[in-house]
Amino acid sequence: MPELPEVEVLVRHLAPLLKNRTVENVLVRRERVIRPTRVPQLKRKLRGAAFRGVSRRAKFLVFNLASASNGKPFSVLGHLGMSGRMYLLPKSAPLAKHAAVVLDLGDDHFIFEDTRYFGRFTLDLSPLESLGPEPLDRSFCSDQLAPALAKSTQPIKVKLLDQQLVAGIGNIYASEALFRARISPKRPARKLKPAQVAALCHAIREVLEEAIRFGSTVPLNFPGGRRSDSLFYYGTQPSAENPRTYEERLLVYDRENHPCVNCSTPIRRIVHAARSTFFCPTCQTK
DNA sequence: CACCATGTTCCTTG
DNA sequence: CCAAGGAACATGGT
Repeated sequence: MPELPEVEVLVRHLAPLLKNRTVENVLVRRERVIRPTRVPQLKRKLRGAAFRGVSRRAKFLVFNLASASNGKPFSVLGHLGMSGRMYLLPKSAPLAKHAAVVLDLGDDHFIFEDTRYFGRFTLDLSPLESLGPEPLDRSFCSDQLAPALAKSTQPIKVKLLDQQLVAGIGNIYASEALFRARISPKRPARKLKPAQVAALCHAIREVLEEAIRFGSTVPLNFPGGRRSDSLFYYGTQPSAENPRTYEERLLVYDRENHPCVNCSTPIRRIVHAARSTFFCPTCQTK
């Protein structure tokens, strides 16, 4: 599920559902997802605590709660990893096979399910410290990227995945943003011209905003065990006002050999740092 | 069986 | 100290 737009859509979905709900109990079925927090510590902190809000930073979900003992605020940091999902279900529903953490909210369970267990649900907030700028902030512009790019010899596609450069872009939207900015993914970061850096910033913002806009039009109540056949858990059902599925909105990602929407040249796939990159060799020239 | 997968961190090498 | 590359993490789909 997990790049910035998917997390943003999930946060907007969860926030009203969790607000003012009290955690009655905590079940940790996979200790690795709460690390370095330990089970007793998490239970002590969460039992009786009430959700006050949910926000997002990069690909992280930040759950804000008020402690049961003294009402003091504290946060839990969530991350979906590669395969994480978070949702509420009535307590009567059977638990998914890979439900890693389950919060008893009274009538419902809040479930963090994660098949591959790369995700997190932890009291350790330190991963937030090293993140770069939020690409959707008003202040985000090429002034913030240019100095860092000027120092890097890495291909721009690889550099875009660096969460210290910009926080929240993943493998899908890196390819999509470069296509929209007509920049070759292979181009060394320091070789981008100022106009290209500006175009890239614009493309990043557009591609992320569009993904949020389309994702947010679709309901998000997905219990575990389904939809394993699609990239995302929303936007995959065509509707009257949105006849294209979400995946079809991706112009290059996972479209090797499909014709480019601009020029019909077959989209190519290359591998950078062990990850797939998709681009149009005609539109995205060096 | 082989290969691929939306992410992050750790280790090694230069 | 830093940049860069690759493996590791764990499971499932094709």
